[in-house]
Amino acid sequence: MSNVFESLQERGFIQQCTGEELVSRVLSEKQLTYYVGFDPTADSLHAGSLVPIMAMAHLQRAGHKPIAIIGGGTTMIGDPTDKTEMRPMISAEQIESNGSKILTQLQRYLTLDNTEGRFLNNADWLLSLNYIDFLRDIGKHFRVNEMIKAEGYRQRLERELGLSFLEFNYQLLQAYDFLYLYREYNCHLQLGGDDQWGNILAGTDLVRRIEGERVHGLTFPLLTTATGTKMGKTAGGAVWLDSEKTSPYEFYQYWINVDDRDVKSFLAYFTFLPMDEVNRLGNLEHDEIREAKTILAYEATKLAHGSDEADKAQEASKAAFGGGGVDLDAMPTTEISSERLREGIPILELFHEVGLATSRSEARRLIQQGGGYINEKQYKTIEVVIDTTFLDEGGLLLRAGKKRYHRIVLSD
RNA sequence: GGGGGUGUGCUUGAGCGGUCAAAAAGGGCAGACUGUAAAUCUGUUGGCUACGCCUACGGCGGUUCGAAUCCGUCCGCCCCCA
Repeated sequence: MSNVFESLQERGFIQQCTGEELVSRVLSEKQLTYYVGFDPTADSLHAGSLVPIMAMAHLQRAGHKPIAIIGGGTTMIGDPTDKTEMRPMISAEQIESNGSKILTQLQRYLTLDNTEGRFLNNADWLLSLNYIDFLRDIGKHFRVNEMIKAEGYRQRLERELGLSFLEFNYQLLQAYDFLYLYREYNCHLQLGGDDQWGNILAGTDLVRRIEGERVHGLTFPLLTTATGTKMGKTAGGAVWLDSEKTSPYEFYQYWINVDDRDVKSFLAYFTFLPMDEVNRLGNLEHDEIREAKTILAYEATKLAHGSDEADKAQEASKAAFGGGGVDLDAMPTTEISSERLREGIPILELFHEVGLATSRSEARRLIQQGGGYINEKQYKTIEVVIDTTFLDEGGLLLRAGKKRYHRIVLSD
């Protein structure tokens, strides 16, 4: 078994850890079972979730066994470390259905077949807990003075923001998860975002107190991009792994558009390229760095959507930005009846209808400000009416701004 | 349980009863410059059958010629005391 720990460290995955040497040694000596929790409040994972996912994948490739759990039980409480507001509560059915979609996505990166790896919902063991038993068996191991030192709670207390008793219990439940997984699946390691550090420690402490066994925890840095935004967010919202919510083309575009300064670390996090290759690519400068971005985008898309989709996304991108033609199947397309086109469609209506503008007013602004193109020709007046004379090779290519394309084909 | 505060457009956050579709900043979009990057500069940023009309300032009602601005009530959030 190669030394995964060093490899993870080299790639930047490790923020905090319960004893580097110990964890490193344990990971290189024997097969470990480890777990990461995922948030089931959305029906898809997003690019931000890729940090834990990639870390899990590295570990599994090194021979360790992953358990991915969705917090169906804990979600019903709300995590206080998410300081802004309580998480929305959602129904068990919703969690169940979100969970199955999340599982499908995880399976692109991990083997979760109940042998090599598992996928669990903590509602399965949390919901049946008995309050009195829980207080007696688990609650007695927690010191309130210890708990309130945790950053998440401390902030809430210091700023007198108020912290409900419910939220305050979150840590106990998460610690209990670890205990449960240790008992049932011999799980020895929990991974999570750095905001989870306190909760992870609560778990390792609990296992040590009750079972007398030393288990481990490890956190990832919370990534922000060079411009300070949260990793994996764009103007339009999150970059989802679900191809219905974020198409492979858009996914590819997200990665190829990352800030120069993020390229190197993103290659390390989100691809499996060997580190010397990552370093070589990451050190390219000026327009050469586009090569690195192309590889980043391709590799990340391949992992999320498979090589066929990655190929398509890449071709579409090259076509669109490489100079030549732009058309491709990857482009969103709308059918318009030839009859309608013959009668003519006002340009505002067309841009609005295909979704390049969310309202006619927006379409108007877009056009007037020079952001509207048909077949790569700019039209700045809103009186333009599109008819068959605009047809180019039997279709129309609309463009809003530099990067948003939409194709119109005729139907009869 | 008592007392106080607050609720504004994507977000934060101003807002004298009229001149408020609502300051300002951020964000977004578009243009220029570029490398499908960043930074910078410019324009724009509720909708529409568009020099006018409609919908908006937590909900409902009221006062007024006229309310985001005043009153009542309800709901939400927050703080202080218990």
